[in-house]
Amino acid sequence: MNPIRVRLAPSPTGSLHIGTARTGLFNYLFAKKLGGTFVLRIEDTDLERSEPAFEKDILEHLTWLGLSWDEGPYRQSERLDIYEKYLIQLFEKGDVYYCFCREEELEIERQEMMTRGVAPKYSGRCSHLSREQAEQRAVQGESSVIRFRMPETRIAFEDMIRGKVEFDTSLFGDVVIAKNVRTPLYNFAVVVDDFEMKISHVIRGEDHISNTPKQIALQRALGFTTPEYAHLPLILDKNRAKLSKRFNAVSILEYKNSGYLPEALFNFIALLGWHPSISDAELLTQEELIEQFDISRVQKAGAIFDIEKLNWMNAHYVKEKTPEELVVLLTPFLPEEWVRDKEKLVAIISLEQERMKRFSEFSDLARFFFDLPEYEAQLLVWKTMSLEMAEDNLKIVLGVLGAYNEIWNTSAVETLIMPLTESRGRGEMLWPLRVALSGQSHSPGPFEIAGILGKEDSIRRIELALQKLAALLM
RNA sequence: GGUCCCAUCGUCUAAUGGUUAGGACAGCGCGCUUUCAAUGCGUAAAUACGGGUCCGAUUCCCGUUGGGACCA
Repeated sequence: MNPIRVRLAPSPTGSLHIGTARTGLFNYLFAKKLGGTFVLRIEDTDLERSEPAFEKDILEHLTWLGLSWDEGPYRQSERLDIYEKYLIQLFEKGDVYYCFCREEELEIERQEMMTRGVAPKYSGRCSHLSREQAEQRAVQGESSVIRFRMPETRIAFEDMIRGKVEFDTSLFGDVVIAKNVRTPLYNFAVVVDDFEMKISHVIRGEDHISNTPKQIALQRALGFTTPEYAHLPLILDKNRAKLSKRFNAVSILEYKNSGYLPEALFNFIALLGWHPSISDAELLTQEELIEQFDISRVQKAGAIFDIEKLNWMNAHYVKEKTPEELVVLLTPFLPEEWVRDKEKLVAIISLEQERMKRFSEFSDLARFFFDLPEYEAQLLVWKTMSLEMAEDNLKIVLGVLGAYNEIWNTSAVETLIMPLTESRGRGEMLWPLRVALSGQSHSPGPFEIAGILGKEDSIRRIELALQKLAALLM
């Protein structure tokens, strides 16, 4: 049996797309599960749109996600001799020819065929030109492309996910496979590369399914073997359309920048269109996913990308981190001055850890520790209690805390305050204190906040609250 | 317009001829609780439609409808 070799073949025309990442993920799981080799190939023959910066981005984010490749990256732009060699072969066999038809003429034909209700395809007008004649015109600089004589037949293949898929290739017409001998186009370059790289299984997005019969026809003309195919369902947006840049976050970079963890993205994307057979568990490590992966269980229908579920999953992985790990991960998201007092930051993180779904939310959650927000005095009042009572309770708290001179921490504050709640009521005591310390209607508990703020800052905030109340009571 | 693909709760999915159609996210309710969060418990929610085949269809076949992709 041939060794298992799969590949991911992104074009460096943008930051790593979530769909590309998922295709990569399934290739990766497939290879790891079966002991195969995962090849990375950069399809950069489109010089107009390809940029080295995007290639760098793609490599970087594949690595960030944990999708390590075993071979490559190969670059199509560095393999032009190889394509040329096979193209010449095709010329010699008479399977390709130069076409000099102009874009405008082709467009008119297309329109005409469509109004007739026929599948638009090339008429084959240039296919009868003699090779010598055509080559001469091409050499003289007349603009041309290279077309492949598509056999008129039916081509079927067995898709690992969908089963038998069949196309009538006579509907395709003679497709353009290269702009010239040094500029191969997608379908041709892929066929050559997959063969040269001994790819055994082509796992790619469903959007390529109609390219497959064209590629098989090309493989036959070149005497290549045909690999196994699996066409993955697409990732859809809320409107069930292919995820588009205009309305959605589509690059892994954007998810990274909003503070998603790679393990959460990995887990989430793996389950988008696939489900293990052995249990309903959904929180799975990379090792478990590899262990349980089975490509024949991949869903046929497209899957909507549900950010809410990703949020839940990310929150789970955030909770699993230690505060020390989170300091490192959060640092890029924080103002510089917050990072100075690491001990304080660790304490804040361990408090806010369970409240954040993404790292980008953390600074809003934690800001009040550094800057007390503006708030209305009325916020200090719990439910129906009176202003006076809120004032009284805060004065008592202030007295107790002010007189305390031992070691200041969360449990010390709790020990001091909790007894007071028995006679004066929990809500009545704790709500005003918590608001005084946080300046917010929602926050962690008052003891935890006071523990982190320290005595001096806590006292100052309580005094400020009392001033607000006094102003209101006057 | 042509070709191809697809169709289970709002969403991701399980169940490949026999289940009260299961789980998860989101929603809602309750508990814990000063608030938020976390957490526990509970609740609502689906086999697109119509024909077959079969003792029996979510499951197999055909059609309809709907969605999507590709070619331009």
